[in-house]
Amino acid sequence: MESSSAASGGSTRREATRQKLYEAAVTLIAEQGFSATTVDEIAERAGVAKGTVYYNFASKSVLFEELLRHGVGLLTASLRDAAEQTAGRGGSKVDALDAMIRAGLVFIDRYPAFTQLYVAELWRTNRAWQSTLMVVRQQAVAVVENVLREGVGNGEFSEEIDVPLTAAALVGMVLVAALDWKSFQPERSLDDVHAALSRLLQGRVSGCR
Amino acid sequence: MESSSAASGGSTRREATRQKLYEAAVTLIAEQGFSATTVDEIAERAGVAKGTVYYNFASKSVLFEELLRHGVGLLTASLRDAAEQTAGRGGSKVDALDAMIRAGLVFIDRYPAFTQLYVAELWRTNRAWQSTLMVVRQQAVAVVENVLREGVGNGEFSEEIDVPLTAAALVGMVLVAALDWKSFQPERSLDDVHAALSRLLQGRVSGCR
DNA sequence: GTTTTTGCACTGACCAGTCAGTTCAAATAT
DNA sequence: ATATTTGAACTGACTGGTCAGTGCAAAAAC
Repeated sequence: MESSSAASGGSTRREATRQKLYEAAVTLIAEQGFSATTVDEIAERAGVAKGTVYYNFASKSVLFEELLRHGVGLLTASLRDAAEQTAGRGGSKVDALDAMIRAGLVFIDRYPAFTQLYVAELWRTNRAWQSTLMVVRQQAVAVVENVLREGVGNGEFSEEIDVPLTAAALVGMVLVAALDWKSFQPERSLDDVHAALSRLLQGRVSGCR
Repeated sequence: MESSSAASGGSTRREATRQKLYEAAVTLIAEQGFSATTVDEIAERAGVAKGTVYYNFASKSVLFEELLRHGVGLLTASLRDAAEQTAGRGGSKVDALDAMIRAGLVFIDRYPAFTQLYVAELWRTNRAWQSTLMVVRQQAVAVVENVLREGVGNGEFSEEIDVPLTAAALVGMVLVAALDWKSFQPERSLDDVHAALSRLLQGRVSGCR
């Protein structure tokens, strides 16, 4: 029941409509915020009737919550992938972090609107989907935390580092740098941005060479 | 006639009311977002009548814009201060960056709601106050960029670093780490958080000791 | 023939912004 | 001293518009 549908995800008609609605909603909400975006707008942008929105989702905020889950699912999968691939190739943990930075950048490059929206909603309190966001945030940050912990375990990283805080800081570094990239110098290449962040991660900015 | 009022700037009745409105608006908007916050709520929280809001500000969004300018003014002043003080004491540029990280943390510690709101609105497009935000963002980031550029100039930092991007990444690191601190482990001390970020900045996490 | 979509009219809550009227402290007059 | 006036600051009921969500019959799609 429910999902089934093969890997790439969009075979039933219903699924296709939902996808269109996600895409319409994500851009509009990223631009204007949740409350300022109307259901009529979302329907129009998706090219469907308003009734269809309510046939597919119980309410505006349910649509939004499912959108969040959907997007963060993609992100965590791609981070985990990056971490595991370097592990498989016997790379160090710094390599794993570096690969995750790249994966993060690739994700943001492909889904800038989602990222925007995620950042904007993450630290809000008193909102209906607050708990959804909590769970979803923890999933993503946990992937980074795990790599850090493993690095501390095998002696690659100092034992003094504060794992949760450092993970948050790393995520923030990538997030903000990438959003700035997309907003203010979109012509730059991903490699370029990746190189700059890589340097910062490896302390080649200050301290040591 | 009218203002006169002593130097420090908060003695007229009007000024006091505006201040109350800022404080009410900043928390509500941080929690709920701009559009989800009603003028009635702001007035109620500030303990004034709705009409008073419109007596003091032309509209809801003008109130918000002035709030933004006000807050970012405080932040840049405190960052600049931090940078200049270490310069005065002949400290290195890493010291200056470190001092700015601390200043950032102190600011966020004191005005968490403002920070929340700032992050949430910064990358939105198509909003009335978009241009205000641009200006205001540039002011803050420029302070960091200057220190980086000076560091490159005097050979302390590698010439290969990308100044605007690194500045953005540093700001992001502090911003996200601090918001996480306030949201998820508020009991930790500022020194603690500062130490963790300092370590990351100086590359003592990976790479070299 | 069942599922999904459409189109559209409707409701009721909510909300930004307005405005006629009130308050009160300081200025001026007596 | 006491009465009167002035005007900036404030009030809160009201208005006009917007929008989430509903209901449903007819049309497509499968």
